[in-house]
Amino acid sequence: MLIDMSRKPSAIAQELHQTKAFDSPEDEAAVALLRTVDLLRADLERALAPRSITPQQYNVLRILRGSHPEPLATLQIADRMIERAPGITRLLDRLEAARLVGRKRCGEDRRIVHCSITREGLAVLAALDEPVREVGQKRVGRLSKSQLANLLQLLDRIREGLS
Amino acid sequence: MLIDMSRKPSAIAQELHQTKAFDSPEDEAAVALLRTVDLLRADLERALAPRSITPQQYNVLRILRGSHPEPLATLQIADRMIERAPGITRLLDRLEAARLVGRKRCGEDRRIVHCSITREGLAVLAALDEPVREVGQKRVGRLSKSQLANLLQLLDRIREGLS
DNA sequence: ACCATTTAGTTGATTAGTCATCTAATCTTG
DNA sequence: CAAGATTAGATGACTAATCAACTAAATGGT
Repeated sequence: MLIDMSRKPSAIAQELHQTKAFDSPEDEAAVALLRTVDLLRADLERALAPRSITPQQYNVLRILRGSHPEPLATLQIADRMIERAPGITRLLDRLEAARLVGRKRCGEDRRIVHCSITREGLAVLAALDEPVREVGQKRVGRLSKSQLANLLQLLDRIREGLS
Repeated sequence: MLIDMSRKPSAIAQELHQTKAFDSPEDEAAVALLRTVDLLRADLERALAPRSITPQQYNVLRILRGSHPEPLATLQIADRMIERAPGITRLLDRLEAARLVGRKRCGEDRRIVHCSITREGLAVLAALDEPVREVGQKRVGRLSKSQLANLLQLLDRIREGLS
């Protein structure tokens, strides 16, 4: 063997049992992002499972707790969600059926539906606060404050690529 | 007003129309990650839409192209996927129905099903290579080589938080 | 050689997500 | 103030994801 010109295989390539290197560092970063978030999401799902709450439902509840006691209109909730939610109506249907949110058509503008978190919803969130915090801690808590700031900056930059 | 102790609202907080600051930088980073990947995934979906291919189907095809002309067993494909895919069988069912992959039960070990990409599958991938590269370029291509290396390292660290 | 395990993958039932279309209320503008 | 445009949200039809239970083939110990 003469000189080994190949870089050592990256962590992500190993994790996915890849036999060949990535086409480009951009590819590799995109794959690493998708992969990392899938793991993060899986952790979150596990943390929420005891209460039979999905990440999207959890997101809605967090948003409503944030505005509580003020209600929010259906589409305002959709605007604030981390992941796009075209099915916001049915998402709220399920939360209402579980009595975690209440809905009431608005008096001034009767097209609008006001949504708010119920006492039960607040209780469910309270029970989930700690397990969810632990997920963040276990994963993202591995980074120092300056690394976190650095990561945030890089992600901002990626999102800037205007759609 | 005396002294303003508040930091300026972060990009991610603004994007989600948040009224109050994040509980912790860990929270903020996790939300930024989830959000960034949702946008990236949306871009990818748009790029794949003309061929009616989902990101997961695309991932399977890429994996099979990587091993081509060697076939892969069903569960080997699942192991290499970016996102967990408990529905790997039906995912392959759909790809087979679209004639993009072929399946054949293995002779030596009759439990195993060998999957391989078809000529048609290769053609579909070839047509998607450029649009997909553009997505990566538009988003992740905004970062310099050293920033990409930096990002990769931070993501590796997050994934290390062993499940 | 035989029976318990493990491995590979499939299937059925249920739930959730997606997209286009639809209704009702409000706004706008001549 | 009436007609068209816009906005808020709901609905129907369809597709996809999820979980547990299942079949069949191979393996491993006694």
